[in-house]
Amino acid sequence: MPELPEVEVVCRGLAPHLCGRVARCWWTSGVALRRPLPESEMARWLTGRRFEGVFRRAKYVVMALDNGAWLIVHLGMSGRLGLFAAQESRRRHDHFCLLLDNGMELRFNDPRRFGMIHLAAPGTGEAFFAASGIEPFSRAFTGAALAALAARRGRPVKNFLMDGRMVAGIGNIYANEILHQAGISPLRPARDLEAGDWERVVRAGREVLRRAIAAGGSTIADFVGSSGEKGYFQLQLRVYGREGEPCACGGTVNRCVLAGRATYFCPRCQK
DNA sequence: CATAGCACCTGAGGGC
DNA sequence: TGCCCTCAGGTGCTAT
Repeated sequence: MPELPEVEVVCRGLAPHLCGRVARCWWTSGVALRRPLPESEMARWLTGRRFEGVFRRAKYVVMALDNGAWLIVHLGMSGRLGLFAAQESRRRHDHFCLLLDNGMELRFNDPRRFGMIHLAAPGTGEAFFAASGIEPFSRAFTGAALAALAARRGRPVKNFLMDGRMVAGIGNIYANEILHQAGISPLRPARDLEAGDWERVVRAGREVLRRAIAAGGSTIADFVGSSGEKGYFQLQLRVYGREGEPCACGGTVNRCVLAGRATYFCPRCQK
């Protein structure tokens, strides 16, 4: 479910309420997520520590503690992270609830259980992201950098953009939207794009992601921010989910499958 | 090494 | 109403 904009929205919603709070005890459903809950690391580095910052890295929510440890959460396809009054009853699919010093609980809810929770010991948080790709809002996200990464890769440019080891945070919705905005066919082999194409990918990438964040993310089925609020960027999607509908250029949105994922594009304005 | 395929889960929605 | 099928915003493992 959540790509870069949705995770960013969750982080921004969480930050003002979580920063300054102290972590007390936690509860877990006992049901396995993608990976087992790092209980011993949490007992050692989380209990009694104060949250100092919340930020996004790739598609992860990172919550930094005052001892330098990071509580790192991936929302998978269906994960939600939010703050609730501790006395409010827990809901179906709540898997991790962390009591805070103000009577609130940080709760992770995830029906499909593709999400995961990691606890990086002090000083090891950066290493956790060592293999992560270029952040779209970093200065390293340039046409030249993308061209260099794509040099020997013949797979479709859409698959390239969605590979987290190449570029961080771009998933299926935004890969489709970015390539449409850039006027580039998702089917083109990554290595065949020219310098100008990559420049357009960079510009379109930042633009689309920035607008999606501003709109609160995309709520196609069930995404909600940290306070349960929906996003509205789905109303601005130009191709995703619009098979057969007219493109602004006068063409028609086509659908195909790439790497097992639904791919939408306009053959008229995406070359 | 690069990449395609599949597995991991639940829930929603459509067709019958 | 219910059954069965397909599909969904991600990622990581396995096999070519």
